Amino acid sequence: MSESDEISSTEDLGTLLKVRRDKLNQLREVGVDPFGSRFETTHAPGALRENFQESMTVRVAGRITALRDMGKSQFLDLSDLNGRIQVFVNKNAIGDEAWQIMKLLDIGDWIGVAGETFITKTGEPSVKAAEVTVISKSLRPMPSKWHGVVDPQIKYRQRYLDLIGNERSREIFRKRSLMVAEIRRYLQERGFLEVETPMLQDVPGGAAAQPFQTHHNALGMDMYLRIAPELYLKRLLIGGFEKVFELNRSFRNEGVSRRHNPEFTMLEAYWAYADFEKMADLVEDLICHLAETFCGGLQIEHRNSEGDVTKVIDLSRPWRRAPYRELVADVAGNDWWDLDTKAKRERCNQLGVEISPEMEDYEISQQVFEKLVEEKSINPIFVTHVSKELVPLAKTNVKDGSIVDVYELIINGAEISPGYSELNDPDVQRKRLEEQAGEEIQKIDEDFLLALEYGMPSAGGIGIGIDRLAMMLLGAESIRDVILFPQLKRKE
RNA sequence: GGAAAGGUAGCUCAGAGGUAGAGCAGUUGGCUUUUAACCAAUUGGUCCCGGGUUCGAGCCCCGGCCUUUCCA
Repeated sequence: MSESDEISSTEDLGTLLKVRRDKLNQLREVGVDPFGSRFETTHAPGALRENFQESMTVRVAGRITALRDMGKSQFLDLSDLNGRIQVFVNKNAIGDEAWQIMKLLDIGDWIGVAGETFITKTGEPSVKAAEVTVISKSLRPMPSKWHGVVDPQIKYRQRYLDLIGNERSREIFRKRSLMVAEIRRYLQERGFLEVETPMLQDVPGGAAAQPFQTHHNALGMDMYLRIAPELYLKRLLIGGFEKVFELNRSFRNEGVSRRHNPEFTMLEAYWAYADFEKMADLVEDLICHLAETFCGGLQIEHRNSEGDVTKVIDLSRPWRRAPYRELVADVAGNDWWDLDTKAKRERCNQLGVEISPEMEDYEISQQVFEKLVEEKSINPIFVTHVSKELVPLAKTNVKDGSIVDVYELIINGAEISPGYSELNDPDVQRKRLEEQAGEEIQKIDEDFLLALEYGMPSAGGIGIGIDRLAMMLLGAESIRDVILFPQLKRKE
C-alpha cells in the first residue's frame, strides 16, 4: 500500500500536525512501522493495575494518555477503557535505539510494552519496559488532559475524543452496555425469547408518532421505519411465542430535545396470560435488579459537574401505584373529573398549565398530568388506568369503560415504561384503531387485525425506554449523554 | 417553528470600542522514581460566516450557520 504524504487537512492545524507527521516519518526512517499490527498481550492496563502483583512478566497494550519525560527515563500512562497502568522506561534498560524511538512518541499513540511489574518508591504499580512496540501513531493532538472535551459539539460529533478524555463518559457507555446485556440475561433466564422483527414496515403502528418515510426500489413501494415493534411482537403471541422480547431501535420523526433522539432504543416484552399488574411487578424487579447490580443500591444519586449531589432517586420497593384520575385530582382539585371542558380550561389558567385551544377534553387532563404530576415525580410511580383515548392497544377496564388496564411508569420526571393488559378482541381493536386513525390520519394495519382474528392469548406487554432508563440510573441529564452518536444537525 | 444563552490558539477559558491573552498541549534546553512531574525559554489566531456603524469592532447593529436550554 502506498500512502500519500500530502494530506490536505493537515494545513489548518499547522505546526501541531506537522510535528507529528515529522515524527511519523522519522519512525519509518529508523525502520519502525508506525501502524503496527498484531501484538500479543497478557494483561490489559486497567485490569493489571487492579490485580497487581510485583515481578510478573507482562505484555500490555494501550494508548499513551500521559507522558512524564525525566531526561534519561520516562513515565507514561498506558490506558484502556477500564483504567491505566504506569510504564517506566529507562534509557539504559532498553538501549539507545529503542530510546530514540521513545522520543518520537506522543500522548495519543498506541503502544505495546513487554516488561516486568514493580512498584515505584511512591507506591505506584508500574511496568518496567524491556521492549516497546509502536502499534499506532496518532497524528492529531489529544483533548485537554484534565478537562477532557467540554464543548458539546465535539463531545457528540467526535465521541471518540470524549471517550478518550472523559472518564465519566467511558463509565456511562461501559455501564450502559453491561446493563443491556444484563436485561437480556434477566429475561432469557425467565423464559423470554429474544426475536427480531421488521424495522422497515408497510404500515407504521404500535404508537402514535410521525414515522420516517423511505422507499423500496425493487418492490416499488413506500415504506416506513418502525415507530415501535409492538404489532409484530403480538403476531408472535398469536403464533405461539408465549414470552417474547425485542431490544429494538425505533424511529420517530419528531422534535429533538434533552429527552428525545430521533432513533432510540426500547425494550418491548410480551407475556401470555399475564396482565399489566404482573408486568409492573416484572419491571419493578428488573429495574431494581439493575440498580443493585450497577449503581450499588436503590438510592440513585445524580451529581452536577462539580460532583455535588443534585438529586436522589429512591427506588425502594414497593413502588407506589395509583390511578391516573386520582393523581390528576390530587393536583387539579377533587372536582376535576366533574368539570366540563370549559371549566377545565379555566382551572388550567389558575394552575398555570398552558393549553392550546384545539385540545380535546382528555388532552387537557393529559396536559395537567404531564406538567403537574409527571414532571414532578422523581421517585417511581406506576400511574394506572389512564383514559381510553390515550392508549388504543390496551384492554378496557371491566368496571369502567372509559379507562384502560395499563400503567405508565414515571421515574425522574419522565415516562420510563408503559405496560398494558393487551387488547386481544379483534373487533374492539379495529374500532379503537379506527377512532384513533380518524384523528391522526394513520393507516390501519389490516394484516395485524387479520392476525388477531386467529386468536391472540391474553397477555401483558411492556415497553422500557432504554435511553431514559440509562439516564435515570447513570445520572445523565441529556439523552445525548447516553447515546454514543446522537443526532445533530449537519454542519454546513 | 418561537425565545434566551453561547461560538476567541489543538483543548479549557479570560478579554465590558483602542497593540489578541492565560493554563494545558506543542517546540527547544535541563533533569534516571515521576504521576495535573518540575525548571527555563519559545511557537501558535479567518476572534463561526457575511454585511453595516465607527477614525478604530473579538466587543455595537443587521442577516446567516452551528450548539445548548426552555417553549410549541
